[in-house]
Amino acid sequence: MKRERKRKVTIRDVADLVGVHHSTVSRALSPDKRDKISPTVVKKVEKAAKKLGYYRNIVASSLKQNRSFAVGVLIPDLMNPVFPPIIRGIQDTAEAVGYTVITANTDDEPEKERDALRMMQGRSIEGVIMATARREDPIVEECLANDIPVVLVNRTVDRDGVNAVVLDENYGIRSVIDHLMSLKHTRIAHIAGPQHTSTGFQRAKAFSDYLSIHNIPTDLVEATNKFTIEEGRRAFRRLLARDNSFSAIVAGNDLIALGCMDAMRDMGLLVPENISITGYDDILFLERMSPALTTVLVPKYEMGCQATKTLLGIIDGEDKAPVVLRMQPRLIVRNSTALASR
Amino acid sequence: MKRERKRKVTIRDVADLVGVHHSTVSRALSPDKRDKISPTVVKKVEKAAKKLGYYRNIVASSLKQNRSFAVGVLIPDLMNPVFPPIIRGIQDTAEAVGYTVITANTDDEPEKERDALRMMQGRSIEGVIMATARREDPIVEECLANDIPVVLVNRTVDRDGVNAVVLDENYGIRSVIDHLMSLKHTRIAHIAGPQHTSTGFQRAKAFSDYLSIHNIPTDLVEATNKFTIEEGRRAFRRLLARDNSFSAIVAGNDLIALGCMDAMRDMGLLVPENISITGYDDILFLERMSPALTTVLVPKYEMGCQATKTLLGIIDGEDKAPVVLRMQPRLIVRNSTALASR
DNA sequence: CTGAAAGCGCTTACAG
DNA sequence: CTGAAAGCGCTTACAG
Repeated sequence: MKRERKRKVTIRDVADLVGVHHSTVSRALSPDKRDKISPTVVKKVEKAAKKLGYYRNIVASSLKQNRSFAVGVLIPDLMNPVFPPIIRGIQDTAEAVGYTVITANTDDEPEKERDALRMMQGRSIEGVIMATARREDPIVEECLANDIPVVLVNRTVDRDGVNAVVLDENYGIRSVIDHLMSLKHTRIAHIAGPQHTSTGFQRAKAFSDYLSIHNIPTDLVEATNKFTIEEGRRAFRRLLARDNSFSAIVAGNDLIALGCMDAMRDMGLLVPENISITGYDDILFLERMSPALTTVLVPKYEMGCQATKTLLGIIDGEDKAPVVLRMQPRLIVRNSTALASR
Repeated sequence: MKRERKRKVTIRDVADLVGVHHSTVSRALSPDKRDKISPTVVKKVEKAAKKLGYYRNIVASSLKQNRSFAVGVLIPDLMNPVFPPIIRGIQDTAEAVGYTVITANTDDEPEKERDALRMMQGRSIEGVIMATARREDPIVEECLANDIPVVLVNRTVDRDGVNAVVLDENYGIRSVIDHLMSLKHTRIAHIAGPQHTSTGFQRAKAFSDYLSIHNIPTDLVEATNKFTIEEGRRAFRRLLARDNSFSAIVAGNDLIALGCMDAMRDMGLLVPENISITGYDDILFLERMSPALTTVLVPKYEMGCQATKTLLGIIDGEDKAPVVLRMQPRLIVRNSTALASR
């Protein structure tokens, strides 16, 4: 037995009360059609609508207009602290112009990603913001093929022609390395993020490139499969099993750095006394940890805002060439980095 | 100039391809109507649907069925680390049965809350989960009056008759006080959360009640306006200006505790050497902070799951009496608490 | 400025 | 088991 829902008040109820045709009500209540209706009627309609507690049925409106005023957001996992600020930026920007956002967690599983996209398509979302892109991503291709406006955030794809709001990874990695070199580190290792993501890959590339410029060997790179604490811990172990001559580690992101630090603690290694380490992202609470992690601040909230602005621009038909916005990161020095001891 | 969207494939396209009426396609594609259609036709329809890349237009389907397979979630702020796990619990549970969740941040402003609810009603959500309840909450009343299924999570209202998934606050506070008393603390202060929230109020009440039982004075209570670090910091200052005889603080939640610790650090007070302190919630990364905060674990993810199950139950018409589920918290001792020194 | 009509893509009694 | 029709609540060309 289904619950009996109260019948909702419709445009017709309002029309009856005022004594006009319901199409007139529709127009009177639409901001950009209102001016075709006499002010008197508009006023009466508004009064009646308020009196009856009318609010537009967006579902019906969407069906007719073939637009939904909704956008979708694909992220790996809300519980990963990088994402809440990004999403909040997206929500604030979208809601300000009357759009609703629907988020889905994909756990970085292509299958879930595809399902989520289907669901969103079924809800007629007008566009998608993806924080889940792989460097070669069939889901992104699918959006493109189906003409669904898409903008990538944080991560991007290898191929051109896709809107994205990303970071200047070269700048981020260079500022980290400059910092470590200023502390006299010469054997620097990199625990990279997954190489199928642009962030994992580009940071690793920037790392090698920049060390090469300074004639520092770049053999100390170990990649993870995921941007997680656990993966960071494991990768550190692999690295150490291979070589123990390094005095500093550049981690692919903060979680990986935390994992490395856990492994070091277990092995009795001190940060920064024995080894300096840096993170990337600047997730919350880093400044309260011991030691507080030196990292690269990624403007997460702002990236969410920018991605949304870009998406809404596309939806509104500004079809200029695909935009890639490259945001500026900023080094934040805390106390997980210190003068090289060896 | 609006973008031209690709025409989507509809039930009619599928019907034409198979050579049946579109109502047959509708039935063949509906899990609980499928059995009224001959297996052969079902098979053909499925094949055609797959071939054309058909997916059901949930918007149209919702309009006709007057249900949307969507639920709304109201939270104060996604960036507050308590909420992501709750939401993830909600999303996982809802998505498992084909429901979509729409979240909105209210920043604890009644106006935003009301707007968000309107928006959700416009989208015909079938129910709402609210993490924003005040003890007397007009928005909750509005849902009830409008017959919108609602379940509260974490916080609840004073009046009876509302579904809620909350915590056994008495148990939580008592386990904290027992712990402090076992460490010989006798002058214990409480920095309470906002008293217009059930969590702020009930924890404060449990605090006073339990101390009274043990004949410990309960004069050291200071309430905040918000569950934030900044408010915690300020309240600690007020407390200290009034009295400095306490050796332990029970904070209304983790953020407030962190604020207190910030204030103490600024004043050169050591935790736990000078003052022991406890939090509440067990937000992420507490174990990595210095000192690691002793706290009460609130099963956030599970509360999200339970709230959703309850809501879906109501939606499906199990209209038994309103349920209030009281989850069990668990004390987690870390090193912000130690033997009383004075 | 306003009305009447058609239709968005589905679902579902009602027939047969 | 299947079809034909009506209708969910809107919006919008088309008339006037």
